[in-house]
Amino acid sequence: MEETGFTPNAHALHLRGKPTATIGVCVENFLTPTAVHKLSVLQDLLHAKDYTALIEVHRPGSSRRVVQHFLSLRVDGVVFIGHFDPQDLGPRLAELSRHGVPHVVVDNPGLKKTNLVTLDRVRAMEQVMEHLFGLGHRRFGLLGISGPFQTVVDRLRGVENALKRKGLGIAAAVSLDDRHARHEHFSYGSTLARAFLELKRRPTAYLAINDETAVGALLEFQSQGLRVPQDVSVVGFNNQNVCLMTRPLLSSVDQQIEKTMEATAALILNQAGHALPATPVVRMIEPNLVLRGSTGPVR
Amino acid sequence: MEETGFTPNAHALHLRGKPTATIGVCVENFLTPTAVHKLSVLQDLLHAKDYTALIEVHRPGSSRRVVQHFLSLRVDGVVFIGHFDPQDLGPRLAELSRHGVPHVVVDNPGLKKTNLVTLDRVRAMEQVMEHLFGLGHRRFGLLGISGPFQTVVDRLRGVENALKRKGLGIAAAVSLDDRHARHEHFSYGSTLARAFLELKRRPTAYLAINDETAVGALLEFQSQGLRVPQDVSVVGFNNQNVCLMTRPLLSSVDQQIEKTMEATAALILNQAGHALPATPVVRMIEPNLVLRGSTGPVR
DNA sequence: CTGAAAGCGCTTACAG
DNA sequence: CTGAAAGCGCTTACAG
Repeated sequence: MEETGFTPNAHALHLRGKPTATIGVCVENFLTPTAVHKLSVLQDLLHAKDYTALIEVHRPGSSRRVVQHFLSLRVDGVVFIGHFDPQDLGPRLAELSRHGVPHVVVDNPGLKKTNLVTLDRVRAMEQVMEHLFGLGHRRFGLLGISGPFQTVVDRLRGVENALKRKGLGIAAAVSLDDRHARHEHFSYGSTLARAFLELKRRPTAYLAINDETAVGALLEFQSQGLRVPQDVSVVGFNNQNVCLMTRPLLSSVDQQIEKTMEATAALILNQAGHALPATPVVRMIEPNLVLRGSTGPVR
Repeated sequence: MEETGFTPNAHALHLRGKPTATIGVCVENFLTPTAVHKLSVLQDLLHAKDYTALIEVHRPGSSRRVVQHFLSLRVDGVVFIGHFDPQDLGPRLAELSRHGVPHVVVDNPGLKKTNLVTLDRVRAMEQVMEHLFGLGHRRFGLLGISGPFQTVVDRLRGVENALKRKGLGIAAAVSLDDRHARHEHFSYGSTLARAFLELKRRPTAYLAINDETAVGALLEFQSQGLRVPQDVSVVGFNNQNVCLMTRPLLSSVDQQIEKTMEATAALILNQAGHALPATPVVRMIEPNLVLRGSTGPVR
């Protein structure tokens, strides 16, 4: 067999009745480092169970075709990773349900009646705010935390929850996002930092949409003569490598990608080959605030 | 059809004789930003021609299984992206040839008798050196450009070629790599920069293995009071987003990933469904040196 | 012009 | 215990 180089035809095997042992993975258009990390961890976990990941990058309007493709290949389950338009995703999930194909949505919170694994972003921001409250901060700058995504809505809610509990209004968290165009994260962070420097009553602590934006702001603050964390505190989000590129190192929220994808893999493989469950499973992942040197007591 | 939600079984179609319209893509273990970029562009190009990319991340020792999987799924071609051990890759390519499956190796130069698309790294370093010569530099520091990969060998050859042409010996390019352990790119760059600062006759221009290393070195130089580019020049490699994170912005070599993957897609789709060509195709991609502010005339 | 059969590559269950 | 047949889901070529 080895000698003759014979390789069985997987399509014939499947036609005969063997499951394809394939999980379709649809990942959002914009391949962010976090999305790539999730993808990579998931593929590892699926491989360990002798499953194949069929990866499709989602492009606007392509979701129907992607799901059709998954169905035509008779995948045993489908995982969606990242931001999707709910208007677009809903019908796709319904289609998968109709075909009895289990599916899990990762980090696209706010969906109903669907298996969901997602970072608890409300909790993440509450953690950050509580940490900053402990350092005496009472006035906050939000860097790029705005937009239509549910993930952003959740994060703003976390900020608001924390402020309320402390007896502060939402006005204590200032955003200048709407005044500036968002091109590339890093320079957007710099731009926003410059804008904040022009305010009379400037926030003492800054929370960024992601690490790149935080780094851009931090370096801009420093190049304008402010010291971090003595004069301003900065916190990123995602805990990427770029956090190690500044002095002081950037504190950031870790998404716990390994835990997220372990829950995802367990969920989809558990449901593969069985009837769809009546009540979908929702797993919230606890974030992990990684403190480095970029936050300190308010002066 | 639409109404009943019928979806043809792709396996049955293929068994019937229809090509799978699938290209297996094997990407190196370590998912670098450049590898991800290549992957993403390639998938786009294949999709545009109604092909599917079956992506497998290569793990040490898994290449046999990956290729078996591709063969069992009767892919129409295979693309390898990134660093692979030639001892490991050789037998795999032979196996694909035996099965008549076309294959292309991307950015793993030095292989014989195989379709190859690769950045001309010799040329890339010659370009950088010529630029630095023009600014008056005669003494160079190499940051992390060492190791067993053919890509690195090529880059060192480019440096050497340029030095020779200028009548200089290889001693004009100093490397301190062997004295320091390589953990994470960014801090490795910082460490090397500090080591160079202790030298009596310090190089005036630095060439890094990649952008992260260059950024680490540049920020370290600056925090030690040196001005960039007045006191030292720094050049990165890959032209990633991180180049925009320093002041001055980092000059870097662009790999021309779009061109590379266009050539790759054209090559593999051209050979799909035909007999393997007697003489393999080799396409060298011309690099593009992107000048920003991090290089300047020697003092 | 319509409809049943052959066959793609396999394995399992059955007949000899 | 060995070997031929049935059947998975399709399409194409052929018979009625």
